[in-house]
Amino acid sequence: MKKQVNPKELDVLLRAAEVACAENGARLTQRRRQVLSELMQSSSPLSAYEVLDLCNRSTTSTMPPMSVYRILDFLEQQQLVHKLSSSSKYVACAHIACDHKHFQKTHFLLCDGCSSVEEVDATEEASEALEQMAKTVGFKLTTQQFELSGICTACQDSAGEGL
Amino acid sequence: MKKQVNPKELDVLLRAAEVACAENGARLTQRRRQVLSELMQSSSPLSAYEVLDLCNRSTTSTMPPMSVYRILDFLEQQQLVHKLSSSSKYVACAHIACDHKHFQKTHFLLCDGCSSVEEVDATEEASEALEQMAKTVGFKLTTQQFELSGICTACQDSAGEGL
DNA sequence: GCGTTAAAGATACAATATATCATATTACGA
DNA sequence: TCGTAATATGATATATTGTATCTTTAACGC
Repeated sequence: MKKQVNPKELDVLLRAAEVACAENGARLTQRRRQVLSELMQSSSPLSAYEVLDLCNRSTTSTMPPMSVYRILDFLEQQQLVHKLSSSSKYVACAHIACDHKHFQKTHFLLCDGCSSVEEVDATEEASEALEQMAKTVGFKLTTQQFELSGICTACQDSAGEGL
Repeated sequence: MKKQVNPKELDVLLRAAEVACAENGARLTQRRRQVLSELMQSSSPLSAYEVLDLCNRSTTSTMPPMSVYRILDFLEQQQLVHKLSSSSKYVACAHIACDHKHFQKTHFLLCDGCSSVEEVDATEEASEALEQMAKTVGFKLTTQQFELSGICTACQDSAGEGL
């Protein structure tokens, strides 16, 4: 579903993304901008083919699947987009317009109800506890990204409404 | 790769699986047994099609992909097999022959080096910390399974060898 | 044995992802 | 500004993963 993002805000986000790319010596081309824009306007993660359809619907030209995958990879490298490996879907980074850096581990909370996603930094406690747990079997953690399912506030509330 | 599982031990595991099925009013048929057996003998998670190939190589008859998926679903329901959603691969449960129950949340530690997997119960601290973290954005966690990457002891050691 | 149910086979196809070669666009120095 | 190298995209084919559906076979309860 489409998220309510006003055009002005969207523009701010896209400009910020452009700057971020420039800082890495990369370019946010029209196609990349288009892909990113679709993800920014979605209230839930999208599969590569969903992105493809949206792009092909919004312009006359048609893009092949390969291009979408390439562009998604690029956007992921630029940390403008994250790939959720549990569902093979993509979300726009929640921190494009702020000065947030991906220093800490990132957790994605996926709502079972409405498919929305919250991107949160790992707390010190969580990082610590997970590392300790891994240590008990000799593992040294490398994951930078965790995906957890749950029920978001809105869905918890609306579940109660029926009563 | 094949894990070193001696035939006797494998048999014990399969018998235990059979009993577990029976307790749920289900049957561990030949096919199901075959699929489970391949997973038990693998040192790393296998994709459905990898399981399929192994099964079709080890007998004269050939099984269609559909059957493997059905059987993997069945084995998952019986908690004899776990599906790793981050890689769409399957592993035999580490607790088939012991009286372990899946009460706590389960963490799978995936080694980046050798692809081996460790299945461990969540510590109280980790569960607590993750739930707290989710709570800060209003999420109520439902995930029962977590997948973390890292480097296992063996691979940490062998990385040092080259020096 | 006979009908009911559960399991497996067969076939087709949908969804996800990559390999590779060709073309277009951009950046940039001569 | 022109040529060239690097980057980005297009086009095509194909690999991989997963499902839908219908048929056949096997097991079980009576």
